[in-house]
Amino acid sequence: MAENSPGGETLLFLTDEQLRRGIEAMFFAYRGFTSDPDRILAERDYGRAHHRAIHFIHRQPGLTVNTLLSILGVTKQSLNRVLRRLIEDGLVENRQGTEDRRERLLFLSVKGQALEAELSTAQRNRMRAAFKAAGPEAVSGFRSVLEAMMDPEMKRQFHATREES
Amino acid sequence: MAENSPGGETLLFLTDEQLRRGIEAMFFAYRGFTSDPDRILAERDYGRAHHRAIHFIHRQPGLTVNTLLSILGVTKQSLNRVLRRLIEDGLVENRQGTEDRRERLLFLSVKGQALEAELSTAQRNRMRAAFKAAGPEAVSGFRSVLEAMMDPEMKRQFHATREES
DNA sequence: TTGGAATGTCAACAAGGCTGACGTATCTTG
DNA sequence: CAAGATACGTCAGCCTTGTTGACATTCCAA
Repeated sequence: MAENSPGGETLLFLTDEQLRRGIEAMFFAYRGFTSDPDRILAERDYGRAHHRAIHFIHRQPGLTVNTLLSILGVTKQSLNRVLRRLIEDGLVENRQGTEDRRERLLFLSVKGQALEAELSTAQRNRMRAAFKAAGPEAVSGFRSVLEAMMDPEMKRQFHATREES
Repeated sequence: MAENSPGGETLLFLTDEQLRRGIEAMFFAYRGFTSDPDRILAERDYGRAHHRAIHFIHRQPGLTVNTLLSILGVTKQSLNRVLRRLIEDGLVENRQGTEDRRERLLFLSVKGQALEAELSTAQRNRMRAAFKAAGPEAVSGFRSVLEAMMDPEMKRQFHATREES
């Protein structure tokens, strides 16, 4: 069969139908991806917004509100509502910056770390199962495609993790 | 190097850090995945909910409200609000079922097809670019992992497309 | 000292989820 | 045929999480 089209050897994969399958795969997989944390969060009357905040505070303890804002891509009013609740509930701590004392540096409390661990364990378990089922080469491909799908700004966020803080 | 751990040759990839990277890749990539349609939808004051309905009506013309409900995983009240608007705006048509006249069969109008084409073209363009950048093997891996990440019920939906109707 | 940056907060609004309740048309079954 | 089940629509009310706009405070830096 014609493996190739004029122009490259990879074009066979790019029929509209193949692309539609990819689109739907993203849709259905994302549902699975969020379902375990969603259940845990619902028990405590939290939502995905709380999860996202907790996740990125865990990833980069001591980040500022502004940094978190730009990672999450929401308005400060929206984030503030979520953050206020997490602080009230004692999951997140709020220390004044030492260099710039206008900044509030965000940390997870022990209690916050416990919830983070519970959430990420559930999510990692699913990810681990998927990775195992698909195999190491698939995992590499999975990451390449996802990264290529990000906006440049998101790609920057994706790579700027430990080393930037 | 130790490619393998006792038990299998794929365990090297499954450190918590690798899994966390996978989780964040999903998060950031999904943002990219939805951003182009979101822009188009915003111009017309529609949201993602409208997009999802349009997408699946396009995929399976003549599906019933109940079928769409179970694909989307929302309540009928929630879907109805979205669907009512699409019907009012003349994007979706509503025909009484012939076998079972209680059922309402959903179709895209010409106008609806036009919006669907615009949305899916934008989304396919991004998907195509990501697929091209990552290469055919990566695409295959991408799909394997995503499929393994779905809930069984979602996997069923993912596979039941043309042949079931 | 003054402008701008970082943050918090109030108000108001919208989309899009949810539950519960109810009505109607239609099919199915005893 | 009567009764119950099913498919659908709709009203009402609630919640989360996003948005804009406005304004105050604190603090850094020129």
